[in-house]
Amino acid sequence: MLLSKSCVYGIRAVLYLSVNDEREYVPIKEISDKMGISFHFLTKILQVLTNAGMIKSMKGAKGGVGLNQPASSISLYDVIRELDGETLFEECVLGLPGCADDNPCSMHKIWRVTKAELKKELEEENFGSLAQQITEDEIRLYDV
Amino acid sequence: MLLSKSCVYGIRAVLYLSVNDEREYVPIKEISDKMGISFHFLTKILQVLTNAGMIKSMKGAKGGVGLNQPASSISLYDVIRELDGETLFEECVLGLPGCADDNPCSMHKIWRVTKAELKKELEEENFGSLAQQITEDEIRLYDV
DNA sequence: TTATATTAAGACATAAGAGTCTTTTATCAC
DNA sequence: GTGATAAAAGACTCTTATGTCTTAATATAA
Ligand code: FES
Ligand code: FES
Repeated sequence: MLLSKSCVYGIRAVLYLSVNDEREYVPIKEISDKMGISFHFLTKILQVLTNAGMIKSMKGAKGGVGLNQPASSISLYDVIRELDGETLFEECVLGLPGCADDNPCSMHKIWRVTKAELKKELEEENFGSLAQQITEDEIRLYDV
Repeated sequence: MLLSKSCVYGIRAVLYLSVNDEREYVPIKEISDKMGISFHFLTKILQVLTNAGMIKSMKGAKGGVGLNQPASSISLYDVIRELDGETLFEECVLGLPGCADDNPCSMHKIWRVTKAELKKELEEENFGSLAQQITEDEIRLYDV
């Protein structure tokens, strides 16, 4: 697996919030219902993003969660870093200590290029652009 | 994590066998000791590769495991496919059902290119070449 | 102020991955 | 044949990821 389930759910939830950016707060229950994700599990995941300042939350009626920054300023990499950390992009893929061009393992040559490209694209792709593509039906957000 | 621990250990063990290709059988204990991997765990992993025909094994004194094909004919992708399957390269990275260019998710555009390149390189990199680089001290096999 | 809606927090449960241990089976050396 | 060596097989444990449930805290609305 490239990404953990938590991370995937987190990305999809932030996508949902980006698409619904005109609403200040969206109940987590609404997101979990539409996505078919466990409500309590998603709640815990979104708490991490709330603590990171990426999204904001409010309790009570009319409460929920919402983006705390412009969707266009949040990258896919931002969410991945919060939920899965950066080990995918920093540690040796064969589990050897340290990963550097002058201390390579058998997969280093392949993975160093791939991961650098992947990281760059994840950093450049923002949720504003993705939300627009979802709204315009160019990409999907749900299982349909 | 890109690869499971089983997969990483499997790759490293096949690397060891490739470097020691002149020996018909190498005891698993020797590999696990040198690599600092649990002997019984590695045994189970190598059984998968044995059943797949990639390596051969023999019980008893002078027994062990050894490559069942020329090292140059085994690719990194071969080992990954046996131990981790192909879900990394086939399934939607956001967990949506199906993954196709005409049915993309928000990460499809980024990941489809990355994964295709990665897969190609993993298929092209063979253990003969890697063993030679290890022998020539260009890449490392152990934690040192 | 009371009822309702909603997140926060944390205990608890389940499943899968990772790792250990024991017993069985096969091969070699003597 | 007997004893030593080593893989095969499978039961078992430990850890982590995933998922569920309950209670508390807080905000709104009537
Ligand atoms: S040293 Fe292994 S991935 Fe860089
Ligand atoms: S549809 Fe999600 S990765 Fe292709």
